[in-house]
Amino acid sequence: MPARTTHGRPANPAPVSTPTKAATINDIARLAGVSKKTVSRIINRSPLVRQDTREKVEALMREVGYVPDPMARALAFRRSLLIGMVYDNPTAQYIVNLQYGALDAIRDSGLELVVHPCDSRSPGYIDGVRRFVQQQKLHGVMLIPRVSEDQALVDMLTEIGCRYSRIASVALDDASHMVVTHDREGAAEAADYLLSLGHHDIALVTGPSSYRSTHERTSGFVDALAKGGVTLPQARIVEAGYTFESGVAAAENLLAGNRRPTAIFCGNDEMAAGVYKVALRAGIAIPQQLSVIGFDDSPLASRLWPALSSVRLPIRDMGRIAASMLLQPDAASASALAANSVHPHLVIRDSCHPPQQ
Amino acid sequence: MPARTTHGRPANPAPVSTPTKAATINDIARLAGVSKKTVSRIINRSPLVRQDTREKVEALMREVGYVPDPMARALAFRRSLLIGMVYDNPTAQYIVNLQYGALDAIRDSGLELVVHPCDSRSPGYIDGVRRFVQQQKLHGVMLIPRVSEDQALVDMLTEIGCRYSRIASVALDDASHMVVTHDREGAAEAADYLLSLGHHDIALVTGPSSYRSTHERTSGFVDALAKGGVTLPQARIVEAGYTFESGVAAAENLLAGNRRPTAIFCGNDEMAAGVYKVALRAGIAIPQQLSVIGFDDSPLASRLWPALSSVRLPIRDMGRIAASMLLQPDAASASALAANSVHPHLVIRDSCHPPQQ
DNA sequence: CTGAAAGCGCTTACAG
DNA sequence: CTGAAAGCGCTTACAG
Repeated sequence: MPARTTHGRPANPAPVSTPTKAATINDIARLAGVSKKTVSRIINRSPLVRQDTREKVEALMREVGYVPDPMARALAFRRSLLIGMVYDNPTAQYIVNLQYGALDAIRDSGLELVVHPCDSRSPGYIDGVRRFVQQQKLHGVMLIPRVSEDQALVDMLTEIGCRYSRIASVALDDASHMVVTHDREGAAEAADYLLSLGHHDIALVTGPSSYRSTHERTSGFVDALAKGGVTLPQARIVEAGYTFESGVAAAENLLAGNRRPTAIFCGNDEMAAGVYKVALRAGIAIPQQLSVIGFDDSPLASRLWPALSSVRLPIRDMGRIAASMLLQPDAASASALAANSVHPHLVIRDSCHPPQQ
Repeated sequence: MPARTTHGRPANPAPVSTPTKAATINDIARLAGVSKKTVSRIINRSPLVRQDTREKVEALMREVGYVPDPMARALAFRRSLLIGMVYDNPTAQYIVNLQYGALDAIRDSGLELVVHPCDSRSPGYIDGVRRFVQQQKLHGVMLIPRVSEDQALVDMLTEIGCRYSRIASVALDDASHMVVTHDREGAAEAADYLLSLGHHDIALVTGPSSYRSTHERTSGFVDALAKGGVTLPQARIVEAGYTFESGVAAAENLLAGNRRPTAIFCGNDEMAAGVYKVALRAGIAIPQQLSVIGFDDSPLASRLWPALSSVRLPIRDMGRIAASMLLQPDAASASALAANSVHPHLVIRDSCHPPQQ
């Protein structure tokens, strides 16, 4: 009970959580009868400590409730114990789930998560990230689509020696930096499902062509359809912006004429909600007269009526993996490619039906 | 150009962003010909510096691109430059908007935002927050509903001397700690709107009674209705859980019998989406046969069809204010009550109609 | 396997 | 208004 002795407090029994000054590495070293360097070695899990010394000191640290000061460590390490999450404005649920996943990974590691949203269309955004990383001397950064697809950003991080992990629909980098989500597999599954229901006249509402995920989802869908013997004409592919409003516009286009498709696959759920709006407003029954599939399996999907079938990505897992790659300096090498892959799958609800005869 | 001289680099012109070692307070002091304490005073905006000294040093800092090291400051201050956001799992959009607001407030302040979701139902959660605050020596914490309503949590923070700000529907604390959202005003506005459309047989789906916001929204609605001459019978008030599923259950209850209400006000949009599902499934037309109003004005509101009228809270502003209260040590006192208030308002869309004759 | 010295880049008393 | 000394709580070389 060093803290109490220090304070010279009398018999008066201390409450459980005395707001007494926290123990330092010096207290532990003195009490354990070792040098502070030895304590430091134990904190940092160095193998160069005798087993019994280690156990004795660890027991003491537990007893005293000692936790090393992150600021002091950061100053001495010349690097903070902070992980940055850098992202450009995808949907809220996506961001929050990634945050949960990242926190799963760093729990009890002594690291904390600092959020850094940014606007990748603004000219100074890469400099903004650079300042963030350098001033905070970040331990590492997680890059979320779409910034994860920006090679200029990654080049900057490499130049300043900042470790990073990237979440993207396809491998853009060394396996040691990537969490690959294989979006094309999910899109293919959606295509196969529509084919199995008997659809032939199918349409596709894509995200913006500047997103890598758009390309993956589109080609995954088109290729799977082709394999099933259905060719998608250009007029059935409409580029939109991953937003609700752009989904409305795309649907107005696709559902206007006499010969409308019997099924529409959308690059995300937001746009699918836009398709719902146009269809319901026009009195087109989902799923009887029109089948719809989304991508993301956001909360929105199950809240729409009828509930939207959608391709789900394990977002929290993606966040956990991306953060954990920043913890282990090198572990991510041999088995990396497999371990850092994640796979989408179609969640079937009530928005698809065989086409009417 | 001290960095270049230090490196003794020859004529070779340095690129704009030489990855040379960053300047320290010692470099600035030496180059400016003052003591490091004077530089420190300038960093910390002390008035005890002569104007011309200040200007000279500031110009130099700008020229060299000097930024004080947050870790070193934190260690010397015995307090980090981190603000924690503590919350218990409300909706993703709410969290993300609060994060944006908080970042608006701390931009260029040298502070960073660290997220800390927690589970207020788990027994050790207060200890978890305590460890987070103490280990990181946080500059302050923002408390979001529902944890902001937990007096035991606030007592712990007071005990360990951690500054905090609370976002809540009603003043639970000194004005210097509060961002008050006045939820009852928004609920009253919803009631007045329904009355103005001619509704008499109205129902209410509330959140869990353990939430303060539930009480505020409920009594705000009920009181405004009473003022308009409409008394809400107990059978027309159904307690649910702020979730989609609980909204479905509440709506099944309310819409089952012959004499169903002509309008339903829901404590949040999630539950309103549940009401939509039940009504649409049962062939009850919204808004012709049933008017619905939500609360939160989440993205979901405009994505439903017909678009849901909902009470909007300026969430990003709330985040900004809550964070800025942690910056100014004392400023929040006199004019505090007014400045730290925020007011909801009803966003009218397509989900309400006069009742059928 | 262990330790004494110096240092990370700031700020807090304490003097002037 | 300004400064020299000591210290925040750790880690990195460097020795043994």
